[in-house]
Amino acid sequence: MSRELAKTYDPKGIEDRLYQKWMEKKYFHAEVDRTKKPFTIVIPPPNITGQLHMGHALDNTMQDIIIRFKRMQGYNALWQPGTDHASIATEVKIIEKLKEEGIDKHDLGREGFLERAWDWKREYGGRIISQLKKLGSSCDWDRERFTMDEGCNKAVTEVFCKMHEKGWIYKGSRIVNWCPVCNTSISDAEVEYEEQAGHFWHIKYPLIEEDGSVSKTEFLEFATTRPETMLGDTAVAVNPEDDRYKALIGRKVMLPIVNREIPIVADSYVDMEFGTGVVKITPAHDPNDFEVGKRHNLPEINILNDDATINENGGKFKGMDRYEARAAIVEELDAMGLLVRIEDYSHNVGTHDRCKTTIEPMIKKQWFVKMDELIKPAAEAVKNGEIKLIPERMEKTYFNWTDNIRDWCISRQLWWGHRIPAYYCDDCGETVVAKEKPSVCPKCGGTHFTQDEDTLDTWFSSALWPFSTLGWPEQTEDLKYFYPTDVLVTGYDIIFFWVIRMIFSGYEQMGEKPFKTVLFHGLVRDSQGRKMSKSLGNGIDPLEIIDQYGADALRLTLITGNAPGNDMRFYYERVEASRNFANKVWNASRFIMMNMEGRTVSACQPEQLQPVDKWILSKLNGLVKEATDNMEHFELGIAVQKVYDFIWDEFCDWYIEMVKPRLYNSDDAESSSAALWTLRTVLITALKLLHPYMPFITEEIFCNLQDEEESIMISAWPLYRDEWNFAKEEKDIETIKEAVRGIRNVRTEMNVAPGRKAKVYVVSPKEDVRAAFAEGSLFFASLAYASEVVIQADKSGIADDAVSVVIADATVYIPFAELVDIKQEIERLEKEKKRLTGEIARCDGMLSNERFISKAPAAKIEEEKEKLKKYTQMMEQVENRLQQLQK
RNA sequence: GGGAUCUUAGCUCAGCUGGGAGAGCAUCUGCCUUACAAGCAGAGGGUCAUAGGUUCGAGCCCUAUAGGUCCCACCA
Repeated sequence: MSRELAKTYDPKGIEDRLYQKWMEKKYFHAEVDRTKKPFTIVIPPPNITGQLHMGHALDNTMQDIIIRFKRMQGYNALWQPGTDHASIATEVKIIEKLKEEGIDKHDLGREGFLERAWDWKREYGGRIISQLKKLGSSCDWDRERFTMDEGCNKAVTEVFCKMHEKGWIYKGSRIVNWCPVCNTSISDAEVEYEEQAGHFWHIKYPLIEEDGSVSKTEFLEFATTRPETMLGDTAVAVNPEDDRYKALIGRKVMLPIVNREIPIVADSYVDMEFGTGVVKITPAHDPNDFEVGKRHNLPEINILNDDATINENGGKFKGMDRYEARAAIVEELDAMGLLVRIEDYSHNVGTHDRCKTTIEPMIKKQWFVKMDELIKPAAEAVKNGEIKLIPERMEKTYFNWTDNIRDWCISRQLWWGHRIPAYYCDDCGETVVAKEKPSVCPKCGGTHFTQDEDTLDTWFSSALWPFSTLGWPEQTEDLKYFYPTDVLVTGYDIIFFWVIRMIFSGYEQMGEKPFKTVLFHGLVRDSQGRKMSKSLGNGIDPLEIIDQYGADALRLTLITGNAPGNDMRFYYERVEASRNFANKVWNASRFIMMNMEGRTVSACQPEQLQPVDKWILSKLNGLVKEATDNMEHFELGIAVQKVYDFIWDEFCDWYIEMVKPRLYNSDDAESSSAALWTLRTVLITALKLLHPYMPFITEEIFCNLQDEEESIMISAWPLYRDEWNFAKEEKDIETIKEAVRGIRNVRTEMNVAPGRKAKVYVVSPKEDVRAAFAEGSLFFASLAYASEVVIQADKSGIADDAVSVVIADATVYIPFAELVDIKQEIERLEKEKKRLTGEIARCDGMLSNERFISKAPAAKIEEEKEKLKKYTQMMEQVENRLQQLQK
């Protein structure tokens, strides 16, 4: 074991070596063990197309912290990893790649395409996994799964068949969102609305006279943002209450260009206040119109091909792109005198979240999941607290979704994904949903079947992830033991896509929640608060940060100063601060190891400890409690902040400094060995608390510091210990610290060179205070730049013009004869007097308020009384000094 | 249109059930003190968005207003 440690911490080399060790030792691996309590997290499976970005880094750091914490607490901790096939994202990528080779996906055919897709998966699918390892993720890699592996496929088929049998999966003709570029339907959740500048075309259709002729004078005027859809108009609607048009209801208008007579129908959907109060109805290309059409039995005329060109129903516009047709139709209407005017209009346009293409509502035969019953237990679970969302406000978003849920369109016209297990009889067209291709048609006895061409929405399989990864539909031991999982960590942006769907799937398939708690985090933004995105080029690569500063620094940066569910900004300065902290820990450890060199650190009995040792142990004890409590409540940012503050402020800036004189002075072997034992004990405990956050550096130090245990990550989480609770020593040392701070303050104010030592008198009428200073005089002297410390009960023998520092239980005098400027000293004391006057007034005010006395809790009153006593005492001292100086 | 959330030091943010305003960075001053200059010691800097209310007591709870961000719905 080398004690020759570098002056600055360099994570390079160390991280990979330690991760290798953890893997070899199989620390991440979890097996069913009935003697231990399980704690399970399933990873939100990253897309196989993905590269690690800051969002992943945050998400996985949080999970790793929790799982490491629980592992150290003695739970049988399983972090179940895996990847998602990401049907559409992957398919788009592969198509792009094929395009570069000059290949169209249809040239390859379905089989050929899928072969290429699997090749692609084999080549790139593991990339993100190796990146997660760089971060330090302690996933059980032996259990790595994939949403399209054999087991997950089985789970998907099982669920589909079961739900179909139950009638909760059905095929129907409905308006769906169609992406003409990806050539597939997409779910409502995948539609992103985008504000676009467009136009409002005001158009009029001529009325049909009673005699059947087309009126030259009477028209119905309305406005539309999509004039080309008129080719599919099958009615014009007005509100039944609208006096302007009541008389016209039931009559017809002539649809120009197409020359189709269409009825004027009355429907309350029409808003009388908006525009002219007239709406053209295109049931085949608008979701609202579709509903109106259903209510009035209107024909549905589809005018578009799948690529959004006009089809044969568009007459002479056939073959034109939708936007070409729009221009041509507007021109023609204008020529006919039916275009009233064009208005600029900004409106929201639905686009496909993947490719940003404007989606086109179309009527398609698609598969749907019926949601009304399925959603009930999912909504109930959050309502009654069976599943807890953190932060709580996410429940509102959650209920917003559950309350307004619509049937889920699950079929996609893609190849990469789970093919729908529906088979059509070649002879009679009968649909058979089954796990395997049927051999005989139940209806006609035919023996030839064709499987449905479509695949399932990628979220269909990820909805099953918490149990499919544990073996479902088999009733495995893993499933019985590790399910339900404990906590799900994810971004609030996929509450609907994923979280809700896992919850209702868990209840429906397992009869049990998939997890107890959902811990949400926000987005990692750039330093200007913008989303990191490829198009902006403002993304910061976590791997570069790891390379430059180390994984520990990155992890700490992502966790500190952030509350659950809140977005955060990423600053290099913050990474530097984290790196600096790592270095601080490194150097404190280096200091301790240097002092341990050549000595054996033997266990210490309480009576061998000095008050400072007890003080730091007691502080440490409090930290253990606070850090643990906060982690139990998933307040990771608060917990690590407390550990950080303890290590840097209390341990490094105070304790180590306090203990130095004892270490350097080897005369008192017992004292220095107690100090060394305390240093080592506190450090090891603090490292354990820090380990979940900064796994690498803590492991490296831990292994250098001791020989008994082979890894910090499987060591026991620190517990609060009653025998380390030293209230008196805590108070005494705080008093000494206060004195030190006061002295330093005065010296800086007076510009006393640090090298200049001075005699320091501590005057206190209280015997226990004098005793505390006496016991701590060695370190007090060094921290207070004292050449000599004199402790006495009164100020006899102290020069009148000595500088004085008044603290709660004592006054410190420093006779700086030639340095003191009496005027300045009086000013300083006057300032202190003013401060104390304010404090006393505040306490006094509270305590003389009768309503405060009668209503405030007794403890609070007592606290204020104590303060008043303390400040009054200090005031007395300050006034004494002032009197003395002003003589 | 509905909802959420934010407004705290120059910047970025913490502040858990209401009980004397915090951190990091930045700024200023002094220190290469034998773990660490990626450091040490000190300092300055805030009517906690505004206006009311509840309370003995409000950054925190309630109401309204202003501004920012986000989600959902989407009127053709």
